[in-house]
Amino acid sequence: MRGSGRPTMNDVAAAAGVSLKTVSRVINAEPNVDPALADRVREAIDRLGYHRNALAASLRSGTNDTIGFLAADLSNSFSMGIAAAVSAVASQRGLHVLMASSEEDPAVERRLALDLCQRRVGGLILVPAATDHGYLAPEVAHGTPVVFLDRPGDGIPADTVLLDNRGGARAAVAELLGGHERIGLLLDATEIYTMRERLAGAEEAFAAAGRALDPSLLVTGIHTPQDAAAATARLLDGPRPPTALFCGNNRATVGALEELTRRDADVAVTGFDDFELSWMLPRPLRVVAYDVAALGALAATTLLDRIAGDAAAPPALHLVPTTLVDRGGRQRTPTG
Amino acid sequence: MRGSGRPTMNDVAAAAGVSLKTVSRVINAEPNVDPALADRVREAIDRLGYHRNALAASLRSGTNDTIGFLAADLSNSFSMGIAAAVSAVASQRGLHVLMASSEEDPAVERRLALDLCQRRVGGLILVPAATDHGYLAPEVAHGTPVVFLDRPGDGIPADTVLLDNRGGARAAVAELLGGHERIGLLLDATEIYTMRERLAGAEEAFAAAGRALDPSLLVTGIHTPQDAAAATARLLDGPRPPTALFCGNNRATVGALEELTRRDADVAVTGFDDFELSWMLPRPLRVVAYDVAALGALAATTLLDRIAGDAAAPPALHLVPTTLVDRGGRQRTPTG
DNA sequence: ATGAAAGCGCTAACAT
DNA sequence: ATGTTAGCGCTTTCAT
Repeated sequence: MRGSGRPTMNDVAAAAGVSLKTVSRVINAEPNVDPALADRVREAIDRLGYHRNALAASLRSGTNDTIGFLAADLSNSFSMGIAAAVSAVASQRGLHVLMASSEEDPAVERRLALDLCQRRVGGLILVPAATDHGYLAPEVAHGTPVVFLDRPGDGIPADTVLLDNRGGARAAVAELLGGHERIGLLLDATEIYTMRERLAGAEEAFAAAGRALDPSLLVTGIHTPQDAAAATARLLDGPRPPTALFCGNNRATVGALEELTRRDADVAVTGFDDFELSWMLPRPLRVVAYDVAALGALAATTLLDRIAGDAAAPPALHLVPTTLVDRGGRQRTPTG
Repeated sequence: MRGSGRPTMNDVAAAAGVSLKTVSRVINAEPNVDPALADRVREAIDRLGYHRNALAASLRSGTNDTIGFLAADLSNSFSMGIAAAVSAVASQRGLHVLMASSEEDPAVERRLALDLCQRRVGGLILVPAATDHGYLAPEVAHGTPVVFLDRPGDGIPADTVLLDNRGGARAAVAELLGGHERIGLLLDATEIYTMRERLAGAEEAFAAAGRALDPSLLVTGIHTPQDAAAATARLLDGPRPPTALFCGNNRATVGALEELTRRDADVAVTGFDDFELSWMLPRPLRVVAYDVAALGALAATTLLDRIAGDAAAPPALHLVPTTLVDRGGRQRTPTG
């Protein structure tokens, strides 16, 4: 798109009969301007409908007041909660946010990330879709810090903000191990970092209890609630039907609950991720919950601190804690 | 934040031993460059870790490849679905999106909208928090088109994309009128545009059926599920307990369902807005559903068409249709 | 207190 | 096929 004939500072200066610099002083509220001149300038500004070109200003001054947020998939509620928090923190500090979504495609991530850098974002919050981020090395070297969010990145020094996936899963499974002999596990593909961590946490819980995870009760590659419902049915109809299920994400939890409710089966369920209206569900369940907004806000403040501070300081790893929360079973109000 | 010493085109030109313009030609893939020189340039680019400054380029060329999206409240799932759709459309056309949230505050909206215009967005999608948008008149006059989304704006010529609030409510209430004598209405504050429209639609349905809405069964100002639950309890305990409820938004629906389930009351429920997992709820309900992504995509394409097309053409009003969908009652899978 | 000149990094318009 | 010059709209620097 082409720019149109907007008035410039020069136009305002001509209209007010003052120099360019005087207009600049008025716009930027610099001291030492004759009030009479300032009024004339303001009148001209209003009359012409002038406002300054922030891009030109930042080109000349070298300042930069935008950050980039590149989600893996903006359309899920997790990314959205994060985006809202990032936007809130940025807005509070007078910064703007360029948002984009890689759609979980490493090539798209790369293109968009470099695009954002070309637009001179002061820093980048990235939910990795790619596994190698070496392509960002020149950017980081030239002073555009990156913060990895939710999943670790690789190939560049960068602060990282992660959920305590392992600890959350460990606590959840440990709790189930207290009352159950046979525990089924429903996870998405273990190629996914968070799933590997959650499985590792579950294994830690088994090990700590001196027990072994039954491989026949472990189902991976569950993408949709339908997958989870089918897997649940299969486990229940199998030779060693579980009396408890640990679900690796909210889609798995929803699908498992659906099948269990259909059968009216007495199986305890604990799922990673809370979800909207989980407290409204008819049957009780536990969820590994966490504060999505806090996660986004932490990523944003980490980035802004890095921008303001020492670029060379060693990267930090922040783990956001999880809590085990009772849901469903018709509670009065949402909590946690 | 200050810019750091990134290499410029000049640096690349010096390093490759060519002129500035040759570097520009290579970067922009213009024809008529000696392959040998081009290789030298590319080598220098890699060695220096150069990339072009897109802001400087667009300042000079007058092009502009970003649009602004100003939500009223980025943190709700409605805004988020819209944001994702806007981002997808923009990305597909090679544009970037600056996102911000007014937090339903007219003053914040004004500040952020003007901020975005100063950053020379090519256009603005706005979910109005303010009622008067005259402050944007100079921007629109100078060629920055605005699209109002979800709520109408005022004071400037601008395309508008709305839900068919009135038609959706009318259809929902007409359906309830077919089988019910006493219908309760649970709405948020009627200061809110969408609530006024939905109430008007309900009234139209009553009028079309030759019946009158019972004012004692109309509750407004319902903000939270708790408000809705309390209002439901009050109506059921009143002299004319309704046998059906029409809820003006998903918060009202959730609260009403909570109270009805607690009492195990046989009351039909239809609510405006679908919500996550509505299909999982134990008791049947109907919802006035719509395609959030379509709403966002329509706003984005409307804006882009306006940017590409005739700025002076009369503003268009787009109504996005709604559908009445059965939910709850333990269906197999999500539909609609 | 005010202004003139230079220049941020790039592209456009014109040479050669 | 390559280079030179000017200038986008602003801030900076240095005069006055």
